Amino acid sequence: MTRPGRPAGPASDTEAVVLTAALDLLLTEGAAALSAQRLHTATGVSRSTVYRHWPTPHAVLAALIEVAPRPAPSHTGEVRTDLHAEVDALCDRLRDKPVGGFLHAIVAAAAWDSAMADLRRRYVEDLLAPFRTALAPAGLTGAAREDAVSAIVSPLLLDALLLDRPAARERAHRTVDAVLDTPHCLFGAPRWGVRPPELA
Amino acid sequence: MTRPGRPAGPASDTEAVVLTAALDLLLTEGAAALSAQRLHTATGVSRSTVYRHWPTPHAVLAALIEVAPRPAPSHTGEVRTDLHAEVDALCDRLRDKPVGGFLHAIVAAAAWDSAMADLRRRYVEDLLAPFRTALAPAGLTGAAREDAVSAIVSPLLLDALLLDRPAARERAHRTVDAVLDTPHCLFGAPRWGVRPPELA
DNA sequence: TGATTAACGGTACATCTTGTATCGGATTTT
DNA sequence: AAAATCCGATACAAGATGTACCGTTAATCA
Repeated sequence: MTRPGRPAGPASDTEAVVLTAALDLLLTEGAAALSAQRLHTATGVSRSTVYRHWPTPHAVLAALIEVAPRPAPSHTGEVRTDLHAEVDALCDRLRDKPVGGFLHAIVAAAAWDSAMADLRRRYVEDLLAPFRTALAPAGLTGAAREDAVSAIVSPLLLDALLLDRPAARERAHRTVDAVLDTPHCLFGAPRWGVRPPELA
Repeated sequence: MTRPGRPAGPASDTEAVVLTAALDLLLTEGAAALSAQRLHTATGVSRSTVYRHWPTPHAVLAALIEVAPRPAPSHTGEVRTDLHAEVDALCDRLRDKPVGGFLHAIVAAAAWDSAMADLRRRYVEDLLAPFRTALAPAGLTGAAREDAVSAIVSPLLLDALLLDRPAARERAHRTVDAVLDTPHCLFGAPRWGVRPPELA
């Protein structure tokens, strides 16, 4: 059921024009550059139009994340191979792809804005999900699996987000192996004073 | 060697007045509220005066962090005890103290501001330092010690900063024990396909 | 074909913020 | 008493924000 008017077509690509400019602004000048005024001067699209589409800079950021392509994990089913591949993929994305810029912007925007906080939660979940699914065949469930994901991923995020250095690939690969070879070291082990079981 | 004029004394407490209001604003409304205008309306201190002290909102944030008390780690020398105490202290600080607000604000401000990036680096280093010193008697050095610190701390920061949930104490305590009891599981182990040495 | 409807551009306006400059008063040290 | 310093107040230019209104254009439907 279509209604009359001027729907989005090849002649009305203003949304795409503005969003591509917005992505460029976000990655070069930060989320503070996503104002209607800034987008207007950057694209030539009328300020009124920008306001109609996205009343606030946060709405622009949300639209950017909405539109952003999500890489489809191509898992082989072999746990170790898939996890190492995911580590490499995440390190790459954290370095040069928009992911790093998105993360900074979302963290900043979500700190005191509940709607953006929801967006952040979903975005981070999308980052963690491939690791969860890759870990599924390993027999880890529930909290143990969450801990494994966190152990692998969180040091990478700490590097990228707080220490501003390239994510430490090698360490993450070692963590993957530790999780798979000796899960008792980190997960489900008794508190302390008890030695882990001998390896076969 | 003092010079004439009106030095900072008990009669000129405007700096303290503004900074305490700024801390309140930061924790309730975020770093965006640290503008001269906002501090003026919040405290009654003249806008000119605010500008004279801190020309930019980032300068206010830097002053807040500068003034913030740094908890002195009271280490016993017993590695396990000290690390568990540090984990508890960090979890507490991440939850209700200004640390969480500071972290969010610094991450946001540092994303596209090199001066704030330096400040962030120092702030994060201050967060990690107690763990490094606590680990010193354990014989871990260099990269292995850095990895250990990261393994313990980064999941907590991920919880607080990206997942917006209370830091997982229990998991961090287990990680501490794993680092101390079976360091070969995570650090210094060969890549993969090689089983860690049997435990005595 | 002709009316309807949606999207866009342009303008205008009131309000707020930013950054800077300047002046005078108050207080303390020299 | 004089000099130095801090503070408050005001003014000003420039820009941003948010909203409202109107005219134009183009696609759709009767």
